Amino acid sequence: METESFFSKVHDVAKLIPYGRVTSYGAIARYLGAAGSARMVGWAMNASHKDPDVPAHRVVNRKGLLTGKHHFAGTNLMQQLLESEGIVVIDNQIQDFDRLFWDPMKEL
DNA sequence: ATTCTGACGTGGG
DNA sequence: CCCCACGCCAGAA
Repeated sequence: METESFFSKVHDVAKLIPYGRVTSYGAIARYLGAAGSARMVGWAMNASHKDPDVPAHRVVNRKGLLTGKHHFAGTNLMQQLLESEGIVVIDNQIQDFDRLFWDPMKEL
């Protein structure tokens, strides 16, 4: 709904990310029709702190790199959360990223 | 109103 | 695969 801000839309899609899966900012941006504005997605995730239901740790950049781990409370909190879901993360890089990748446009 | 920043993506080399 | 430069647009100061 257009009544909700861009943030709410991003949060909504993020909440739809299945357990043990990850997606990229660009994928969400494209799903929202904001292709190319992937930055806005990342910025929106920043506001996701107000919404604990938003699994921001499941959203990484297109390389599968935990670029936003620095924004989490701990230094490696993001990695721990992902590993907790069965995702293997080495040096901020998600292993088998292409296999774990979840595309909202494709899946929804 | 203007300016800057930002958890990115893409294209070219 | 890596590196560099540009675009993108919403929000905060």
